[in-house]
Amino acid sequence: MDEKVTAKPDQAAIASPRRSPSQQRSRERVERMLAAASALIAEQGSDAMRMGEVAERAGVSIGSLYQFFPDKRAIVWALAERYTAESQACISAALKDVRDAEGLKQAFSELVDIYYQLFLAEPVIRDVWSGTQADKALRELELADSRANAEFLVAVLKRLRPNADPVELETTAFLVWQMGEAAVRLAISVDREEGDRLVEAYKRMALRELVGE
Amino acid sequence: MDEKVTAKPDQAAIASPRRSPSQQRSRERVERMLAAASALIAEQGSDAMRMGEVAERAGVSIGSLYQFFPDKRAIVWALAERYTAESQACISAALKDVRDAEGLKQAFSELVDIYYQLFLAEPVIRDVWSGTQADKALRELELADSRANAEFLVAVLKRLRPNADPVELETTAFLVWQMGEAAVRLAISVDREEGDRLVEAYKRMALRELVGE
DNA sequence: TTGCAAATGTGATAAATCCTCACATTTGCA
DNA sequence: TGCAAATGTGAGGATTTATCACATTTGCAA
Repeated sequence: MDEKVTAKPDQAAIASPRRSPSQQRSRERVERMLAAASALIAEQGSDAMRMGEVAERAGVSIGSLYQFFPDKRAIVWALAERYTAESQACISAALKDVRDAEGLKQAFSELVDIYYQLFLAEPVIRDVWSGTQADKALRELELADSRANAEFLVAVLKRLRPNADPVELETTAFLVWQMGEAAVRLAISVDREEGDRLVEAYKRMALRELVGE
Repeated sequence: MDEKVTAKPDQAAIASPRRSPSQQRSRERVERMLAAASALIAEQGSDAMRMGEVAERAGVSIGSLYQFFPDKRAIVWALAERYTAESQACISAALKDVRDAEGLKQAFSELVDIYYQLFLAEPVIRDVWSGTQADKALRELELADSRANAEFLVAVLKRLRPNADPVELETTAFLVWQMGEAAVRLAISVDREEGDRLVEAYKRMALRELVGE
Protein backbone atom coordinates (compact mmCIF):
# COMPACT_ATOMS: atom_id res chain seq x y z
CA MET A 1 0.00 0.00 0.00
CA ASP A 2 1.20 3.40 -0.90
CA GLU A 3 0.67 5.13 2.39
CA LYS A 4 -2.22 7.23 1.16
CA VAL A 5 -2.51 10.27 3.33
CA THR A 6 -6.29 10.28 3.79
CA ALA A 7 -6.32 13.20 6.16
CA LYS A 8 -9.20 12.77 8.56
CA PRO A 9 -11.64 15.63 8.39
CA ASP A 10 -11.44 15.40 12.15
CA GLN A 11 -13.19 18.68 12.97
CA ALA A 12 -9.94 19.97 14.39
CA ALA A 13 -7.94 20.00 11.19
CA ILE A 14 -5.78 23.07 11.30
CA ALA A 15 -6.24 25.23 8.30
CA SER A 16 -2.91 26.06 6.77
CA PRO A 17 -2.01 27.03 3.24
CA ARG A 18 -1.85 23.98 1.10
CA ARG A 19 1.01 25.50 -0.75
CA SER A 20 2.96 28.61 0.08
CA PRO A 21 3.06 31.11 -2.74
CA SER A 22 6.73 31.43 -3.54
CA GLN A 23 6.64 33.50 -6.68
CA GLN A 24 5.77 37.16 -6.82
CA ARG A 25 2.94 36.41 -9.21
CA SER A 26 1.18 34.00 -6.92
CA ARG A 27 1.67 36.15 -3.85
CA GLU A 28 -0.23 38.90 -5.60
CA ARG A 29 -2.97 36.51 -6.58
CA VAL A 30 -3.34 35.28 -3.02
CA GLU A 31 -3.70 38.88 -1.95
CA ARG A 32 -6.45 39.33 -4.49
CA MET A 33 -8.19 36.23 -3.22
CA LEU A 34 -8.12 37.47 0.35
CA ALA A 35 -9.30 40.90 -0.70
CA ALA A 36 -12.17 39.39 -2.64
CA ALA A 37 -13.11 37.19 0.29
CA SER A 38 -12.95 40.13 2.65
CA ALA A 39 -15.24 42.18 0.43
CA LEU A 40 -17.74 39.36 0.09
CA ILE A 41 -17.78 38.72 3.82
CA ALA A 42 -18.36 42.39 4.45
CA GLU A 43 -21.29 42.29 2.09
CA GLN A 44 -23.07 39.14 3.10
CA GLY A 45 -21.25 37.37 5.89
CA SER A 46 -18.78 34.51 5.75
CA ASP A 47 -21.47 31.89 5.72
CA ALA A 48 -22.93 33.24 2.54
CA MET A 49 -19.53 33.67 0.94
CA ARG A 50 -19.27 31.29 -2.02
CA MET A 51 -15.96 29.92 -3.15
CA GLY A 52 -16.95 30.39 -6.76
CA GLU A 53 -17.72 34.02 -6.14
CA VAL A 54 -14.43 34.61 -4.39
CA ALA A 55 -12.58 33.10 -7.33
CA GLU A 56 -14.53 35.10 -9.85
CA ARG A 57 -14.09 38.39 -8.06
CA ALA A 58 -10.38 37.75 -7.57
CA GLY A 59 -10.09 36.93 -11.25
CA VAL A 60 -8.76 33.43 -10.67
CA SER A 61 -10.12 29.96 -11.16
CA ILE A 62 -11.60 27.80 -8.46
CA GLY A 63 -8.59 25.55 -8.76
CA SER A 64 -6.21 28.36 -7.92
CA LEU A 65 -8.16 29.16 -4.82
CA TYR A 66 -7.79 25.62 -3.60
CA GLN A 67 -4.13 25.63 -4.47
CA PHE A 68 -3.44 28.01 -1.59
CA PHE A 69 -6.31 27.39 0.77
CA PRO A 70 -7.22 23.84 1.73
CA ASP A 71 -10.84 24.78 2.28
CA LYS A 72 -13.30 27.56 2.84
CA ARG A 73 -12.60 27.99 6.52
CA ALA A 74 -8.93 28.48 5.79
CA ILE A 75 -9.71 31.73 4.04
CA VAL A 76 -11.60 33.08 7.00
CA TRP A 77 -8.84 31.84 9.25
CA ALA A 78 -6.20 33.66 7.22
CA LEU A 79 -8.13 36.91 7.53
CA ALA A 80 -8.59 36.37 11.24
CA GLU A 81 -4.90 35.74 11.69
CA ARG A 82 -4.07 39.05 10.11
CA TYR A 83 -6.35 40.95 12.40
CA THR A 84 -4.97 39.29 15.50
CA ALA A 85 -1.41 40.05 14.49
CA GLU A 86 -2.30 43.64 13.81
CA SER A 87 -4.22 44.16 17.01
CA GLN A 88 -1.60 42.45 19.13
CA ALA A 89 1.00 44.88 17.92
CA CYS A 90 -1.34 47.72 18.76
CA ILE A 91 -2.11 46.41 22.23
CA SER A 92 1.46 45.67 23.03
CA ALA A 93 2.43 49.22 22.10
CA ALA A 94 -0.36 50.73 24.16
CA LEU A 95 0.47 48.82 27.33
CA LYS A 96 4.21 48.59 27.07
CA ASP A 97 5.01 51.74 28.98
CA VAL A 98 2.26 51.75 31.56
CA ARG A 99 3.83 52.22 34.99
CA ASP A 100 1.05 53.32 37.29
CA ALA A 101 -2.66 53.03 37.89
CA GLU A 102 -3.44 56.29 36.19
CA GLY A 103 -1.55 55.23 33.09
CA LEU A 104 -3.38 51.94 33.01
CA LYS A 105 -6.74 53.66 33.22
CA GLN A 106 -5.81 55.87 30.34
CA ALA A 107 -4.36 53.15 28.14
CA PHE A 108 -7.07 50.62 28.86
CA SER A 109 -9.85 53.04 28.16
CA GLU A 110 -8.28 54.01 24.88
CA LEU A 111 -7.76 50.41 23.85
CA VAL A 112 -11.37 49.53 24.48
CA ASP A 113 -12.48 52.52 22.46
CA ILE A 114 -10.26 51.57 19.58
CA TYR A 115 -11.53 48.02 19.67
CA TYR A 116 -15.13 49.20 19.75
CA GLN A 117 -14.62 51.59 16.86
CA LEU A 118 -12.86 48.90 14.88
CA PHE A 119 -15.76 46.51 15.26
CA LEU A 120 -18.23 49.22 14.39
CA ALA A 121 -16.35 50.17 11.27
CA GLU A 122 -15.25 46.79 9.94
CA PRO A 123 -18.04 44.35 9.21
CA VAL A 124 -15.45 41.81 8.18
CA ILE A 125 -13.94 41.55 11.62
CA ARG A 126 -17.33 41.27 13.20
CA ASP A 127 -18.25 38.44 10.92
CA VAL A 128 -14.95 36.63 11.05
CA TRP A 129 -15.13 36.45 14.80
CA SER A 130 -18.71 35.35 14.70
CA GLY A 131 -17.58 31.94 13.55
CA THR A 132 -15.39 31.81 16.60
CA GLN A 133 -17.66 29.62 18.61
CA ALA A 134 -18.53 27.16 15.90
CA ASP A 135 -15.17 26.66 14.24
CA LYS A 136 -12.60 24.88 16.34
CA ALA A 137 -9.58 26.35 14.59
CA LEU A 138 -10.97 29.85 14.93
CA ARG A 139 -11.84 29.36 18.55
CA GLU A 140 -8.33 28.24 19.26
CA LEU A 141 -6.89 31.20 17.41
CA GLU A 142 -9.04 33.55 19.40
CA LEU A 143 -8.18 31.90 22.69
CA ALA A 144 -4.48 32.10 21.93
CA ASP A 145 -4.91 35.72 20.92
CA SER A 146 -6.82 36.51 24.06
CA ARG A 147 -4.20 34.86 26.21
CA ALA A 148 -1.45 36.75 24.48
CA ASN A 149 -3.26 40.02 25.04
CA ALA A 150 -3.94 39.11 28.64
CA GLU A 151 -0.20 38.59 29.05
CA PHE A 152 0.41 42.22 28.26
CA LEU A 153 -2.08 43.12 30.94
CA VAL A 154 -0.48 40.71 33.38
CA ALA A 155 2.87 42.35 32.83
CA VAL A 156 1.37 45.70 33.74
CA LEU A 157 -0.44 44.32 36.77
CA LYS A 158 2.70 42.69 38.08
CA ARG A 159 4.35 46.08 38.04
CA LEU A 160 1.43 47.69 39.83
CA ARG A 161 0.89 44.94 42.38
CA PRO A 162 4.16 43.05 42.80
CA ASN A 163 2.89 41.12 45.81
CA ALA A 164 -0.24 39.72 44.26
CA ASP A 165 -0.64 36.06 43.46
CA PRO A 166 0.50 35.59 39.84
CA VAL A 167 -2.11 32.96 39.11
CA GLU A 168 -4.82 35.29 40.29
CA LEU A 169 -3.49 38.11 38.15
CA GLU A 170 -3.42 35.79 35.20
CA THR A 171 -7.00 34.75 35.77
CA THR A 172 -8.18 38.30 36.23
CA ALA A 173 -6.44 39.58 33.13
CA PHE A 174 -7.68 36.72 30.97
CA LEU A 175 -11.23 37.14 32.19
CA VAL A 176 -11.21 40.91 31.82
CA TRP A 177 -9.90 40.63 28.32
CA GLN A 178 -12.35 38.00 27.20
CA MET A 179 -15.19 40.00 28.68
CA GLY A 180 -14.05 43.03 26.80
CA GLU A 181 -14.51 41.12 23.59
CA ALA A 182 -17.92 39.96 24.73
CA ALA A 183 -18.89 43.48 25.73
CA VAL A 184 -17.87 44.95 22.41
CA ARG A 185 -19.66 42.25 20.46
CA LEU A 186 -22.74 42.89 22.50
CA ALA A 187 -22.40 46.62 22.06
CA ILE A 188 -22.32 46.45 18.27
CA SER A 189 -25.39 44.27 18.14
CA VAL A 190 -27.66 46.76 19.90
CA ASP A 191 -28.37 50.34 18.93
CA ARG A 192 -25.57 52.81 19.14
CA GLU A 193 -26.72 54.64 22.24
CA GLU A 194 -27.09 51.52 24.32
CA GLY A 195 -23.86 50.18 22.88
CA ASP A 196 -21.99 53.22 24.10
CA ARG A 197 -23.47 52.85 27.56
CA LEU A 198 -22.52 49.18 27.68
CA VAL A 199 -18.93 49.86 26.67
CA GLU A 200 -18.60 52.57 29.29
CA ALA A 201 -20.07 50.30 31.92
CA TYR A 202 -17.62 47.60 30.94
CA LYS A 203 -14.70 49.99 31.27
CA ARG A 204 -15.74 50.99 34.78
CA MET A 205 -16.23 47.38 35.76
CA ALA A 206 -12.95 46.20 34.30
CA LEU A 207 -10.90 49.05 35.73
CA ARG A 208 -12.39 48.56 39.15
CA GLU A 209 -11.12 45.00 38.94
CA LEU A 210 -7.74 45.94 37.49
CA VAL A 211 -6.74 48.91 39.64
CA GLY A 212 -9.09 48.56 42.57
CA GLU A 213 -11.09 51.58 43.67
CA MET B 1 -51.61 37.30 -10.49
CA ASP B 2 -52.31 35.05 -7.61
CA GLU B 3 -50.46 36.88 -4.90
CA LYS B 4 -47.77 34.27 -4.62
CA VAL B 5 -46.21 34.44 -1.20
CA THR B 6 -42.55 34.18 -2.22
CA ALA B 7 -41.18 34.73 1.26
CA LYS B 8 -37.82 36.44 0.97
CA PRO B 9 -34.99 34.33 2.35
CA ASP B 10 -33.89 37.62 3.85
CA GLN B 11 -31.24 36.30 6.24
CA ALA B 12 -33.47 37.25 9.11
CA ALA B 13 -36.24 34.84 8.33
CA ILE B 14 -37.62 33.71 11.59
CA ALA B 15 -37.64 30.00 11.87
CA SER B 16 -41.01 28.82 12.93
CA PRO B 17 -42.69 25.50 12.39
CA ARG B 18 -43.99 25.33 8.87
CA ARG B 19 -46.97 23.52 10.18
CA SER B 20 -48.04 23.03 13.75
CA PRO B 21 -48.60 19.43 14.65
CA SER B 22 -52.23 19.28 15.64
CA GLN B 23 -52.76 15.57 15.97
CA GLN B 24 -51.35 13.48 18.77
CA ARG B 25 -49.55 11.30 16.27
CA SER B 26 -47.58 14.12 14.73
CA ARG B 27 -46.78 15.74 18.05
CA GLU B 28 -45.05 12.55 19.08
CA ARG B 29 -43.19 12.41 15.82
CA VAL B 30 -41.97 15.98 16.23
CA GLU B 31 -40.70 15.02 19.66
CA ARG B 32 -38.80 12.14 18.15
CA MET B 33 -37.29 14.44 15.55
CA LEU B 34 -36.09 16.87 18.19
CA ALA B 35 -34.73 14.06 20.32
CA ALA B 36 -32.86 12.63 17.36
CA ALA B 37 -31.45 16.03 16.49
CA SER B 38 -30.42 16.62 20.06
CA ALA B 39 -28.59 13.30 20.20
CA LEU B 40 -26.81 13.94 16.93
CA ILE B 41 -25.76 17.42 18.00
CA ALA B 42 -24.41 16.04 21.24
CA GLU B 43 -22.38 13.52 19.28
CA GLN B 44 -20.94 15.62 16.51
CA GLY B 45 -22.10 19.20 16.76
CA SER B 46 -24.93 20.93 14.96
CA ASP B 47 -22.84 21.71 11.93
CA ALA B 48 -22.20 18.05 11.28
CA MET B 49 -25.81 17.13 11.93
CA ARG B 50 -27.35 15.86 8.69
CA MET B 51 -31.03 16.20 8.00
CA GLY B 52 -31.10 12.70 6.54
CA GLU B 53 -29.58 11.30 9.67
CA VAL B 54 -32.08 13.10 11.88
CA ALA B 55 -34.93 11.69 9.84
CA GLU B 56 -33.52 8.20 9.89
CA ARG B 57 -32.87 8.19 13.61
CA ALA B 58 -36.31 9.60 14.32
CA GLY B 59 -37.81 6.93 12.12
CA VAL B 60 -39.47 9.38 9.76
CA SER B 61 -38.91 10.44 6.20
CA ILE B 62 -37.06 13.54 5.10
CA GLY B 63 -40.33 14.96 3.92
CA SER B 64 -41.88 14.71 7.37
CA LEU B 65 -38.96 16.59 8.84
CA TYR B 66 -39.51 19.47 6.46
CA GLN B 67 -43.21 19.38 7.16
CA PHE B 68 -42.63 20.76 10.62
CA PHE B 69 -39.31 22.54 10.31
CA PRO B 70 -38.75 24.94 7.42
CA ASP B 71 -35.03 24.32 7.41
CA LYS B 72 -32.12 22.95 9.33
CA ARG B 73 -31.61 25.99 11.52
CA ALA B 74 -35.19 25.80 12.66
CA ILE B 75 -34.43 22.55 14.45
CA VAL B 76 -31.54 24.06 16.34
CA TRP B 77 -33.69 27.08 17.06
CA ALA B 78 -36.46 24.93 18.49
CA LEU B 79 -34.02 23.25 20.85
CA ALA B 80 -32.57 26.60 21.86
CA GLU B 81 -36.01 27.96 22.59
CA ARG B 82 -36.71 25.11 24.96
CA TYR B 83 -33.57 25.73 26.91
CA THR B 84 -34.25 29.42 27.26
CA ALA B 85 -37.76 28.82 28.49
CA GLU B 86 -36.51 26.31 31.00
CA SER B 87 -33.69 28.46 32.28
CA GLN B 88 -35.83 31.57 32.51
CA ALA B 89 -38.20 29.79 34.82
CA CYS B 90 -35.27 28.68 36.93
CA ILE B 91 -33.77 32.15 37.10
CA SER B 92 -37.02 33.83 37.87
CA ALA B 93 -37.59 31.46 40.75
CA ALA B 94 -34.11 31.97 42.14
CA LEU B 95 -34.29 35.77 42.12
CA LYS B 96 -37.93 36.30 42.92
CA ASP B 97 -37.58 36.48 46.67
CA VAL B 98 -34.24 38.22 46.99
CA ARG B 99 -34.65 41.17 49.35
CA ASP B 100 -31.16 42.12 50.49
CA ALA B 101 -27.54 42.12 49.40
CA GLU B 102 -26.74 38.91 51.20
CA GLY B 103 -29.60 37.14 49.50
CA LEU B 104 -28.47 38.39 46.14
CA LYS B 105 -24.96 37.13 46.71
CA GLN B 106 -26.29 33.75 47.59
CA ALA B 107 -28.76 33.47 44.75
CA PHE B 108 -26.44 34.86 42.12
CA SER B 109 -23.60 32.58 43.05
CA GLU B 110 -25.88 29.59 42.91
CA LEU B 111 -27.29 30.58 39.55
CA VAL B 112 -23.85 30.93 38.03
CA ASP B 113 -22.88 27.53 39.37
CA ILE B 114 -25.97 25.94 37.95
CA TYR B 115 -25.36 27.55 34.59
CA TYR B 116 -21.75 26.41 34.60
CA GLN B 117 -22.65 22.86 35.53
CA LEU B 118 -25.35 22.80 32.89
CA PHE B 119 -22.93 23.80 30.17
CA LEU B 120 -20.38 21.29 31.38
CA ALA B 121 -22.90 18.50 31.40
CA GLU B 122 -24.89 19.22 28.25
CA PRO B 123 -22.93 19.27 25.03
CA VAL B 124 -26.11 20.11 23.19
CA ILE B 125 -26.56 23.43 24.92
CA ARG B 126 -22.97 24.32 24.38
CA ASP B 127 -23.25 23.60 20.71
CA VAL B 128 -26.61 25.21 20.18
CA TRP B 129 -25.37 28.48 21.62
CA SER B 130 -22.20 28.30 19.63
CA GLY B 131 -24.15 29.22 16.53
CA THR B 132 -25.37 32.27 18.36
CA GLN B 133 -23.04 34.69 16.67
CA ALA B 134 -23.43 33.42 13.16
CA ASP B 135 -27.15 32.81 13.00
CA LYS B 136 -29.28 35.91 13.14
CA ALA B 137 -32.37 34.23 14.52
CA LEU B 138 -30.35 32.55 17.25
CA ARG B 139 -28.58 35.75 18.15
CA GLU B 140 -31.88 37.50 18.51
CA LEU B 141 -33.26 34.72 20.65
CA GLU B 142 -30.25 34.89 22.90
CA LEU B 143 -30.39 38.66 23.16
CA ALA B 144 -34.05 38.54 24.07
CA ASP B 145 -33.33 35.83 26.59
CA SER B 146 -30.49 37.80 28.07
CA ARG B 147 -32.63 40.90 28.37
CA ALA B 148 -35.40 38.97 30.02
CA ASN B 149 -32.98 37.51 32.53
CA ALA B 150 -31.44 40.90 33.13
CA GLU B 151 -34.92 42.16 33.94
CA PHE B 152 -35.12 39.80 36.89
CA LEU B 153 -31.84 41.22 38.11
CA VAL B 154 -33.05 44.77 37.59
CA ALA B 155 -36.08 44.05 39.70
CA VAL B 156 -33.82 42.92 42.51
CA LEU B 157 -31.48 45.86 42.15
CA LYS B 158 -34.33 48.32 42.26
CA ARG B 159 -35.29 46.89 45.60
CA LEU B 160 -31.73 47.12 46.90
CA ARG B 161 -30.97 50.58 45.51
CA PRO B 162 -34.24 52.42 45.04
CA ASN B 163 -32.51 55.72 44.36
CA ALA B 164 -30.25 54.55 41.56
CA ASP B 165 -30.76 55.63 37.96
CA PRO B 166 -32.98 52.98 36.32
CA VAL B 167 -31.17 53.21 32.99
CA GLU B 168 -27.89 52.58 34.71
CA LEU B 169 -29.27 49.60 36.56
CA GLU B 170 -30.60 48.24 33.32
CA THR B 171 -27.24 48.62 31.63
CA THR B 172 -25.38 47.05 34.51
CA ALA B 173 -27.69 44.09 34.74
CA PHE B 174 -27.65 43.43 31.03
CA LEU B 175 -23.89 43.64 30.88
CA VAL B 176 -23.36 41.49 33.94
CA TRP B 177 -25.65 38.86 32.56
CA GLN B 178 -24.14 38.80 29.12
CA MET B 179 -20.69 38.57 30.66
CA GLY B 180 -21.78 35.67 32.72
CA GLU B 181 -22.63 33.81 29.57
CA ALA B 182 -19.28 34.75 28.09
CA ALA B 183 -17.46 33.70 31.24
CA VAL B 184 -19.14 30.32 31.35
CA ARG B 185 -18.48 29.68 27.68
CA LEU B 186 -14.87 30.57 28.21
CA ALA B 187 -14.67 28.41 31.29
CA ILE B 188 -15.88 25.29 29.53
CA SER B 189 -13.39 25.73 26.72
CA VAL B 190 -10.33 25.60 28.95
CA ASP B 191 -9.31 22.88 31.37
CA ARG B 192 -11.50 22.32 34.37
CA GLU B 193 -9.19 23.84 36.95
CA GLU B 194 -8.76 27.10 35.09
CA GLY B 195 -12.45 27.10 34.26
CA ASP B 196 -13.34 26.95 37.92
CA ARG B 197 -11.00 29.83 38.69
CA LEU B 198 -12.51 31.90 35.90
CA VAL B 199 -16.05 31.32 37.08
CA GLU B 200 -15.13 32.27 40.63
CA ALA B 201 -13.37 35.38 39.40
CA TYR B 202 -16.44 36.31 37.40
CA LYS B 203 -18.67 35.91 40.41
CA ARG B 204 -16.50 38.23 42.48
CA MET B 205 -16.37 40.76 39.72
CA ALA B 206 -20.09 40.67 39.03
CA LEU B 207 -21.10 40.83 42.67
CA ARG B 208 -18.79 43.72 43.30
CA GLU B 209 -20.67 45.51 40.56
CA LEU B 210 -24.10 44.42 41.72
CA VAL B 211 -23.91 44.95 45.46
CA GLY B 212 -20.91 47.25 45.74
CA GLU B 213 -18.17 46.30 48.18
C1' DT C 1 -71.23 3.30 9.01
C1' DT C 2 -69.70 5.96 5.22
C1' DG C 3 -67.58 9.65 2.72
C1' DC C 4 -64.63 13.20 2.48
C1' DA C 5 -61.58 17.09 3.42
C1' DA C 6 -57.73 18.18 6.03
C1' DA C 7 -53.70 16.56 8.12
C1' DT C 8 -49.91 13.87 7.69
C1' DG C 9 -46.33 10.81 5.42
C1' DT C 10 -43.07 9.50 1.61
C1' DG C 11 -38.85 9.45 -1.15
C1' DA C 12 -37.10 10.33 -5.79
C1' DT C 13 -34.95 14.18 -7.38
C1' DA C 14 -33.86 19.18 -8.42
C1' DA C 15 -30.61 22.56 -6.94
C1' DA C 16 -26.75 24.34 -4.67
C1' DT C 17 -22.21 24.03 -3.19
C1' DC C 18 -17.63 22.30 -1.93
C1' DC C 19 -13.61 20.41 -3.52
C1' DT C 20 -10.61 17.22 -6.64
C1' DC C 21 -7.96 15.99 -10.41
C1' DA C 22 -5.87 15.38 -14.81
C1' DC C 23 -3.93 18.25 -17.71
C1' DA C 24 -2.14 23.07 -19.55
C1' DT C 25 0.82 27.00 -18.94
C1' DT C 26 4.43 29.86 -16.89
C1' DT C 27 8.62 30.67 -14.33
C1' DG C 28 13.30 30.30 -12.61
C1' DC C 29 17.53 28.56 -13.48
C1' DA C 30 21.48 25.35 -14.86
C1' DT D 1 17.84 26.52 -24.54
C1' DG D 2 15.60 23.01 -22.02
C1' DC D 3 13.55 21.22 -18.17
C1' DA D 4 11.64 20.63 -13.53
C1' DA D 5 8.97 22.92 -10.33
C1' DA D 6 5.49 26.13 -9.56
C1' DT D 7 1.32 27.73 -10.87
C1' DG D 8 -3.25 27.88 -13.41
C1' DT D 9 -7.69 25.82 -15.14
C1' DG D 10 -12.53 24.30 -15.01
C1' DA D 11 -15.39 20.20 -15.90
C1' DG D 12 -17.23 17.04 -12.98
C1' DG D 13 -17.62 13.89 -8.61
C1' DA D 14 -19.56 13.92 -4.18
C1' DT D 15 -22.36 15.59 -0.66
C1' DT D 16 -26.17 17.79 1.23
C1' DT D 17 -30.27 20.67 1.62
C1' DA D 18 -34.91 21.25 0.44
C1' DT D 19 -39.10 20.50 -2.79
C1' DC D 20 -43.08 18.43 -4.68
C1' DA D 21 -46.41 15.38 -6.57
C1' DC D 22 -48.61 11.82 -4.85
C1' DA D 23 -50.07 8.18 -1.06
C1' DT D 24 -52.00 7.30 3.42
C1' DT D 25 -54.31 8.31 7.78
C1' DT D 26 -57.37 10.86 10.77
C1' DG D 27 -61.34 13.30 12.55
C1' DC D 28 -65.85 14.32 11.84
C1' DA D 29 -70.41 15.35 9.78
C1' DA D 30 -74.24 13.25 7.63
